[in-house]
Amino acid sequence: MGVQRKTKTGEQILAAFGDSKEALSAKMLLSRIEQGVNKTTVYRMLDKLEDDGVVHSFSGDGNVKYYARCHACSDSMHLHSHPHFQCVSCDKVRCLDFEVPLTTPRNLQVTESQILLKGHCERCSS
Amino acid sequence: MGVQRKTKTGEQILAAFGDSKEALSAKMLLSRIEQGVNKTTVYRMLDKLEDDGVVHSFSGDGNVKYYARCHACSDSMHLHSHPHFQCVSCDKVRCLDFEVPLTTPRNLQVTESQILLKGHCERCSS
DNA sequence: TGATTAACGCAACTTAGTTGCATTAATTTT
DNA sequence: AAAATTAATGCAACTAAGTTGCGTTAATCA
Repeated sequence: MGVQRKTKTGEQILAAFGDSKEALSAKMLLSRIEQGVNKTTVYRMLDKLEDDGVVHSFSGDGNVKYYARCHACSDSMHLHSHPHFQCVSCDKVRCLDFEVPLTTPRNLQVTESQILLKGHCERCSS
Repeated sequence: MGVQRKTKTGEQILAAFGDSKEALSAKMLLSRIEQGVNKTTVYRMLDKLEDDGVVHSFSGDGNVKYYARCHACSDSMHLHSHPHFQCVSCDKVRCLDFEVPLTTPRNLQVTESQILLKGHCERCSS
């Protein structure tokens, strides 16, 4: 089940994302939230927000889960989905705002896709 | 540095992969290897094999790292790379043998890409 | 205002992966 | 073939991400 009550934690998490395309790990979120919120609470809230389709998640480098606000995610169809970019230098992760057309094999029922690009972002490219 | 000596562990790991496109986690590998090999040894050998370009790795569901034999991976250019498929029902993971043409933004220096598709495999599709 | 229960905090736990160090064994040297 | 070198190993202890159980707090509803 998703979020059912308006709480401080929920507001603070959404505030941390703002309306940027940046993706954040639970750890990053915890450090950005001013008032001490327990990590369990953050994890649980993120689960609920994901259930509600407010955020989406994917696995980044080092097997860490990243979350980002959904902007144009259609809940039903995640196949034609946007890629994510992780800078191997500054470690920032963000959503890229174009879609990758994926042709999937007929014998497979694909319901979800994750595309992660790694490299150097504009700032970290020498 | 990569593998420098011919050892039992190395042989057993490569034997576990065979020449299939299946991807295996360290845990799966450990359970497939007959003679007890320490998990540390397996992790270290996988690192070396990856250094050598013999296997490649990616992050699967549940933030678990999966490894698969490289067949047609060109070491220099991983941009046009093959997707991986993970069945959410039987949890098997494998390499798909087609390439996804990725157009990457000019302002980013992309050096690596990971594409993970999730869904039901041919066996698990009802 | 009181009752209900979603959301929370805490502590303890699980699991993937890593590190340090002493030991073993593959390879090279003599 | 024996000795020397050092890559590879095993073990124990550790780190870090994420989870679970349970008692408490606080948002919402009657």
